[in-house]
Amino acid sequence: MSANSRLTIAAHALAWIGLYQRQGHEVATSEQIATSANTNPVVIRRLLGELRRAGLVESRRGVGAGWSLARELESITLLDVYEAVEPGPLFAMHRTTPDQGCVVGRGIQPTMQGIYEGIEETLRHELARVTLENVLRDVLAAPR
Amino acid sequence: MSANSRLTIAAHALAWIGLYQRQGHEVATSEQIATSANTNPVVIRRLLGELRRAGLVESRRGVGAGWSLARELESITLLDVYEAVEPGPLFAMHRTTPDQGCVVGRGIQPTMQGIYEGIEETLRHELARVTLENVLRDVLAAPR
DNA sequence: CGCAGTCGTAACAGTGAATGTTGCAACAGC
DNA sequence: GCTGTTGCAACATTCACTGTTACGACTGCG
Repeated sequence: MSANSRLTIAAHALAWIGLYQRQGHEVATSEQIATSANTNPVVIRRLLGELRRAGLVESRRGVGAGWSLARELESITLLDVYEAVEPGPLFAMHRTTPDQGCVVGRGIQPTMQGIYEGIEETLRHELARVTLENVLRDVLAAPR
Repeated sequence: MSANSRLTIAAHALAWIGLYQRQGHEVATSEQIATSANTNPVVIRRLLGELRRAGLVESRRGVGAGWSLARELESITLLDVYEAVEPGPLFAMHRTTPDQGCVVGRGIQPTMQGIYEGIEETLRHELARVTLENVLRDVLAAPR
């Protein structure tokens, strides 16, 4: 399928902010996070903007501006992040409506929709089991 | 995320061939399936070609040519179809390597990789629970 | 008050995958 | 040979994500 890396980058940013704050800093800038993630600051600002709308982070403007966590890492799960940055469903239906004069064409969409909903529910459950605290701890446990 | 419809179309095609064969026909043409799915026959041939490589269907050429199931619908699961038509992983890593001089940049990829692998394993398990026979039965159970 | 640093956001180019389309060679039964 | 269908290459189209530039908005500080 080759999906997008939005969830990965968002988790990276949150872990980075969390660690930075534990080192005594108040706010992190999109510039710093972009350097760590090796991407453009605007990409980070866009992603963090979505996380802010979801109530996961806060931003401050003006001099000494930047980003800070709105909730503890322990209370943020990958599901929170996933829902904040991934809008659509995992699997898509036909791009055009199937032939409604055909039995299969008529019934296939409700059928697949039902199956997909169940699968996405399972996916959400799995994502909810991992907190950003888990992620950061695992990151810091890496060799060296 | 807005994924692709390959799995949906592939399931549609298999269900269509299965039903058609139960109605007494030997083979189904990509033209017929494309009409039901409201798409181009070449799109169907490409998808069915991947399913053939996975051993799920067979094709016959020449006059009276077309496609037939290589296995019973009962023995084909959505996981078989998924693996045949979806190449890549569900979630992607960073497009460019994160800053290896940063603790988070160094540890984030192995961490996320591990999490994603567990989730994909769960996804596979869910897909394996649904057979194409289940799909066809549900399609035919639709009202009208 | 003006300066400086950072966010907020629009606008646009670049990239890549899936999809749609056309065309034609290969094949096989009649 | 004729016909119908697959197999496959080549290309256009679409669409989302990513990357980049630009600039206004905001705010603390001197």
